[in-house]
Amino acid sequence: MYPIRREGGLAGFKECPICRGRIIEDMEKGEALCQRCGYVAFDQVIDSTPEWRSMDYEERTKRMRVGMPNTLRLADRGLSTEISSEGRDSHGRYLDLESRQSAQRMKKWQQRLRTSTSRERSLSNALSRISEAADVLSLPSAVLEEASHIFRKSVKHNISKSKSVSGMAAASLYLACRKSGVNRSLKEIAQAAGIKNRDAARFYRILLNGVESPYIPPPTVQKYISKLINKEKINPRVERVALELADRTNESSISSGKTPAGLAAAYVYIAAVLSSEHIPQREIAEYGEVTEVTVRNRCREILGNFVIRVRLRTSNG
DNA sequence: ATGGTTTTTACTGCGTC
DNA sequence: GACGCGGTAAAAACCAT
Repeated sequence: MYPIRREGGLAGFKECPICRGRIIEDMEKGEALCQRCGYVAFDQVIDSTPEWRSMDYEERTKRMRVGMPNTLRLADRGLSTEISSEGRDSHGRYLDLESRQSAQRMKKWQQRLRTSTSRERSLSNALSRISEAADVLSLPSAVLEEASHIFRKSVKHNISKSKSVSGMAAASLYLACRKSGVNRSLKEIAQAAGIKNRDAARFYRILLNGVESPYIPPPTVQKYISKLINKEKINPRVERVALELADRTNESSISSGKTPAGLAAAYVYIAAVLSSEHIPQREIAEYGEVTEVTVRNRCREILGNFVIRVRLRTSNG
């Protein structure tokens, strides 16, 4: 995966070159990533220089490295040699029976040695749980790396001691999402990790208390709108209108204490009506994971907040 | 634990296709 | 009649104290 050169700005990408999934633009972070596989199309706003043009020493050594990139996801950071179970040698030729059995034995022992101490074993267990949950939610790999990093830190600071592994794994993943601005609810992550909502919240608190944590602002309504739009094939025009509505509304007067999800659902609903797309409240509520009642209530408040002028265009102007 | 706020559940009535 | 929409009351969930 190489960064793609910018051609026509953000509008240039619609479809993921890897999995043909939908590319979501994230203006705030200045990048665009694939909804399905997390493929980052580019992050040109932050650094417009393509990687392979940066010829300083560090970059050069980075590109000259051999083997897999160093990753925090694996307990040994992916630095060790893997013995494959394909039964072929380095030239792709099939091995004879004896060599194959020997390779199998080596692989087995490698596995045992790698996770020899209980500490390492539990670490690798936790990291694989994080990985599994991230997989279910199809989170970008950057988030997975961040979550692994957070979990390692929690182990280092002794706050994961005698705590549920899946609980701390879920908490790490959630914190990673918050930090990277990926809008996933604690509920979703708890579900993916197979633990109770309540427990996930508890472990997240424990994690926050233990690890140094700058204030992480909650996701904006705009993020919820994008999330909702991306759940189903909705005309992008509707998203634009919804975002504009959100921007133009005096939000502080109606949003305090309300779930952003409900507000976002209402914006999308109104936007759809204004764009004559007419998505039923029932569907909007479903995508936004709120109730129709909540959508209605938010709609009432938004519409009461300001006047929407609609100019009907006629054939004679 | 408690009290205030918000969301959900469940139900009803209205208009339209 | 099925569907979408709007509303209400009460239960449940949530949150700060």
